[in-house]
Amino acid sequence: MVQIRKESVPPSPAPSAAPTSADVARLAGVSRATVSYVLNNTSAVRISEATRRRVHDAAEELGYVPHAAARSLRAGHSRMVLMPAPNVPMGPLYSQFINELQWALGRLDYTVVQYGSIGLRGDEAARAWAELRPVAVLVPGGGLGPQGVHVLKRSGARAVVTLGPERVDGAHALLMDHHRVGHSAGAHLLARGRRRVGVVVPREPGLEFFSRPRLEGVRHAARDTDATVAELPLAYTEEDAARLAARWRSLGLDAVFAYNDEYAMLLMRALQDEGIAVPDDTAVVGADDLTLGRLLRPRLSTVHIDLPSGRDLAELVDRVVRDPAGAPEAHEVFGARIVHRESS
Amino acid sequence: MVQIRKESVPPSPAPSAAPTSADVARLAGVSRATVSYVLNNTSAVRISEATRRRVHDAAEELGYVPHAAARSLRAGHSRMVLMPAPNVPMGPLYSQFINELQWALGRLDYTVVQYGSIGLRGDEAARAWAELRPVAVLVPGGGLGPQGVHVLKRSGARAVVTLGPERVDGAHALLMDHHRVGHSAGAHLLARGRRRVGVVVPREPGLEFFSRPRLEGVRHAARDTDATVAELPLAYTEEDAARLAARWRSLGLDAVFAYNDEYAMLLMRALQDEGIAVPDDTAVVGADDLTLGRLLRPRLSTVHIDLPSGRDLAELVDRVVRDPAGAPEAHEVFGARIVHRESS
DNA sequence: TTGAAAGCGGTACCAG
DNA sequence: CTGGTACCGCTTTCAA
Repeated sequence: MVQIRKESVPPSPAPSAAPTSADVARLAGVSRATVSYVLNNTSAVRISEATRRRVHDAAEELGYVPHAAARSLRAGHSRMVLMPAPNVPMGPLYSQFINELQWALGRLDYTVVQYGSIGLRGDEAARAWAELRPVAVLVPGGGLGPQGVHVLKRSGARAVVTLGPERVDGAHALLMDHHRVGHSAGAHLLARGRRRVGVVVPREPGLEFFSRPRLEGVRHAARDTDATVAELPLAYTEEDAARLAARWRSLGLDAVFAYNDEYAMLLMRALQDEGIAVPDDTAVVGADDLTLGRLLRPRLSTVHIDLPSGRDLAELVDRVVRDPAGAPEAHEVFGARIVHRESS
Repeated sequence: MVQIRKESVPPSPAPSAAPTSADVARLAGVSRATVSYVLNNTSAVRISEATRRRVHDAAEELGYVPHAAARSLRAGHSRMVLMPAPNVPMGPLYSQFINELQWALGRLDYTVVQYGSIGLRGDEAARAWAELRPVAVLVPGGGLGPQGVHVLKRSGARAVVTLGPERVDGAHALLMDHHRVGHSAGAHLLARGRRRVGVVVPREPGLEFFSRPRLEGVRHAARDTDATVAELPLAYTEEDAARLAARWRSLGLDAVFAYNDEYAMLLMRALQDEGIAVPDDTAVVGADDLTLGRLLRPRLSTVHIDLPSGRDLAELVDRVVRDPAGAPEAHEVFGARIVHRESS
């Protein structure tokens, strides 16, 4: 069968669609291959300086932008690192961490993409992520199961790293030990003689993966002592805090671990407005060591979490991508320690 | 030329690469076309129930996940809405807005992707985004020029929407009138009899697009009055705030607009520690109307910004995507109004 | 030094 | 109702 191929009879240039490398080739009077060589600085092939210029000029003139999908389809891989976008407002601590990480991965020539998967949960989300064929997936918080990890690996992800409270089969896990966060706070309060400890649990959905283990950590610290631990649901609104403060005396608590610094601030203010002295009547401890904790009076005691630096995490990702079998399922645990100020 | 085509002699299945639709077809004993029809529920074609099941089962068994790049390459378009990921920690106000927007766009069947472009600026970034061939691009903050808009449109973006202080040629602009934010604060302070107004300008890079117009807004409010306006660079650290507070009396200011509520809190605390009374000696006004402002004593006066709701913005994007010529360069301006509490 | 062509994984037209 | 196949834009041998 004789067939007229596009290479032999190029069609006339499309009116105003996105210019392709073929358009550049036509304008420069060379072949598509040459265009590719020039624009990618392919070292395995030598192109005359004159041709290079013609190609560059043509690309410039047309405003040529390569098509990432076509490129990675052909290449069989991409340099995309995918992270699910958090579906719950994360504090400044986390935001800054993400920025650092993006910067560090950018330096290693990866492209970081935060994918908004809202409404999908667990393995549904994993399938959606897999469609993009990322070279690595970085999942903060819980919610990804071994199934999901499998789907991602099968679809070409060379590194799947979770950053959360629990390890997941098949993934590299960076354990943020929220249990330990709670434990540090609990142990601190007990050591200072408190015996009836409240633990704030945010009512906002999506935070359970952090708040549950924090609560359990406090419970664990109180085990085998005469101390008691009470769970205190609290929404992040002034009204709910005021409601809780209003019945505070009836609760008979002498200390509270407030989930994090923001909830701690909210609750501490409500307690003070209710005439409850901090720390004399009730000790308050937060977590995350935000700047705002130092701005309160009394200054807020908090649990400082040693997050991995963005650079370190970027290097881990890179290492795993380059040699996925290298250190399978290595997991590091990041520390948490109490920072004692004035509120406890 | 006689040629053995892949269709006639399928190779044996790859060992453990990602399964393709061809693999599914082989296992189900049908053609790739049929697989495509079944998995996409193509209505223009009727497939027997038996075949459907075979295809679905095969896909399930292999853990088949379609390849987004291949699909959109063929289709010539995608449903990806791209937003640059902020390279500076944004407050909870913005985070929540993003979440709402993602949710709303998700409901309209778009895929939202936050692209981490750090180190690239202006039109460089636009080129990087264009490589992904998004159907729409949503750019908060300034930094995108008409050049960039052109590149994006040329590469197939049907909607380019900016959300920032100034309008950009060729893009739909949602103007957040930071000038007006500053103006509200300034007018309020002057109305309350203040005459020497300081304006905090964050030292942190990346915030100029917001802080500049806010400063100008205050200046504008003071024009044609006997009031003076002083620019106060401030880093978001306790130390820098303390330094500024230490020389406060020498500045002779009786009011300050602190850029936003977080900087306001930082500065107010430093002033109080220095023995400067708020609002008696110095009035303080923030912006963004964060919850934390109500938790301070005195309660923080602030400028409330009326952000568009995520649903509204999603609908705008959708409308423009469906009819790019519909309402070219429409731009809405979102309001800002003072919320007077106790600090001013 | 440059060009022709194969093919990455899907989709959709056209035949049968 | 199902199969064959051209093609989206790009990279990369292989030949000339």
